[in-house]
Amino acid sequence: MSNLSPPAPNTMSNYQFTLVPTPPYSLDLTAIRFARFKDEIVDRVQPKQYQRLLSVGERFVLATVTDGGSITKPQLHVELQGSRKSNLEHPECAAQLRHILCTDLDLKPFYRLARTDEVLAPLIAPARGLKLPASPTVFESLVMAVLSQQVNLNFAYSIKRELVETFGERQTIAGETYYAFPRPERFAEENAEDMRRFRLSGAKAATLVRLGQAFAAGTLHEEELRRLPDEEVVERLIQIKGIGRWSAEIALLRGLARVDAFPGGDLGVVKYVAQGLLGKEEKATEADMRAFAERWRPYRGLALVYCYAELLRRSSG
DNA sequence: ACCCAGGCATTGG
DNA sequence: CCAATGCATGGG
Repeated sequence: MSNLSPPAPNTMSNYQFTLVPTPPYSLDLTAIRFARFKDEIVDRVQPKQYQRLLSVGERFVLATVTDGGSITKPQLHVELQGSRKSNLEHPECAAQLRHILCTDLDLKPFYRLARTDEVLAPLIAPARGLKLPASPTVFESLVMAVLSQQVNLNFAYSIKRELVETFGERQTIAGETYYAFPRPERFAEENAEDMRRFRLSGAKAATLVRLGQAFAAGTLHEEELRRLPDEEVVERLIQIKGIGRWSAEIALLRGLARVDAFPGGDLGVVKYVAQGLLGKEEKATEADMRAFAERWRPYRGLALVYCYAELLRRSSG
């Protein structure tokens, strides 16, 4: 970003504070998942920095988070920029960032479990301080799950970009354009047949509209879901046609940051984790993986995150 | 042409 | 309860 940009117009306000994550914590390791696909325009990741345009009520606030500490003494510097308004929204922004960046999770009990686990033990040292990054909303994680069903992820994320550019609010700050993830209401008012122009199957297009309607109408409610135990969240989400067990468990993991969420039928689990880390010859079955993962309770999801981090390290050097 | 890619709903044994 | 099938598109 250029520092020659004109000063922000006086309709903008600016607010700064510090977030102190529970150590150990690494912003780079935790946020890297957001940068896995090129042209990501919602979650912006650079070394030691994370940026996102947050939805706060009816407004939008650009959050810029910079890692100014170390893994053992983490300190996140946060700058908020947005339309002038009372400071009431700052606690809400801080809460969202703490959720997205998973600052408050205590990794110690997980590391204690991992020390005595043959598979996990070697994965911890190279990923020390990696936590569980999350979408701000269950809605967003469900949309991404639907886009990711049965297609390669580059394709899914290219559709995400088109949806965000079409339906997401945007804001230009210091000459740079930032996009918020679309609100449920935007999908709710769309015609499912029209949505197919985004290279979606009829079923997926209709599911996106249903998701928008469910959250817009309150059939599904973010705060309510947040209070429910894992299995009840899954039960609630699979009531939506087009959301199966896999998508619901992905939402638990990526939307609610539940550390025990375990998408046992995930291709990445039954194939890549099974073959790459567990030494299985063939593609395992979902039942195999669920049985195996019992030893990782109550951190089955976090264990998966460390598995994926390892596989990513191997494939990208 | 064919198969696979971080599934799901539907149908038929 | 398990197996087979169509769905949309893109890359190998």
